[in-house]
Amino acid sequence: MAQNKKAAFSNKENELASFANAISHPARVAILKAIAKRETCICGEIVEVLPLAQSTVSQHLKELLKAELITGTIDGPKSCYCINWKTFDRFEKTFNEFFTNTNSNNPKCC
Amino acid sequence: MAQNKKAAFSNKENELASFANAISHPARVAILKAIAKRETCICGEIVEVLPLAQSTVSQHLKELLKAELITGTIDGPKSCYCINWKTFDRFEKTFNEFFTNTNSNNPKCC
DNA sequence: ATTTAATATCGCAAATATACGATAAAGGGA
DNA sequence: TCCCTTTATCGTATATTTGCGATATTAAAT
Repeated sequence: MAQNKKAAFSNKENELASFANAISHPARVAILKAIAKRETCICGEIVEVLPLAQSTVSQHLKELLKAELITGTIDGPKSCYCINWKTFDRFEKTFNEFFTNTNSNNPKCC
Repeated sequence: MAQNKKAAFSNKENELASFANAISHPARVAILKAIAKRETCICGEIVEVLPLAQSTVSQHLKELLKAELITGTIDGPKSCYCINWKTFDRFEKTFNEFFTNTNSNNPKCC
């Protein structure tokens, strides 16, 4: 874009948009599901489950890290990714709030 | 991207990602809030509320139309946008399902 | 010490997204 | 009929995203 206008919006709006952005790609949804499903805190088996190259998956993991939706720790030559439940719960709250607020003053105009 | 890999993911994953994508920009969150807040089914007053040019707002409205999160009807020289509650409710369900599924088998590994 | 396996990062190409001004289109009012 | 208002679309510039292969890095294993 010519300029980035995000600063012109409220914190709430930016936070929701930024969370939404983190899961706005099916690969990242799939990664979160894959991690959440495991008993243990696994690493790059994720690559095997996804229809993407290793480097691409790594990039998506980086995005999720940036959004703090997952944590990553180095475990020998491997890496271990886990859901960051603290952020994840806040994420859920932010969404619920959005849905509740939008619905509450719902004029059902059309 | 070189290629679009979305076809390689499940419908569920794509639907969630696509919904998330619709609200992955603060302007679109703000637009949805603005429309939901009104008593009547208003149109381009949205432009006045947003810190963006009219043409840019129009583009964001188009995105929300594409996602079927709003409906648009021509009302004389004006346009009238409303929340598409049918899609919006499905949207909410999709998100809740995602949060529930992810949490249910939550090993809290880290 | 050398090899191997697992990952992250770099460099690149192509596609999308964001933003704006200018212009077009369409209806209402003078 | 001729303007004015409202809104969509076009053209364009720039930024970001997505994807991959190649390469670097790091630690375990031999």
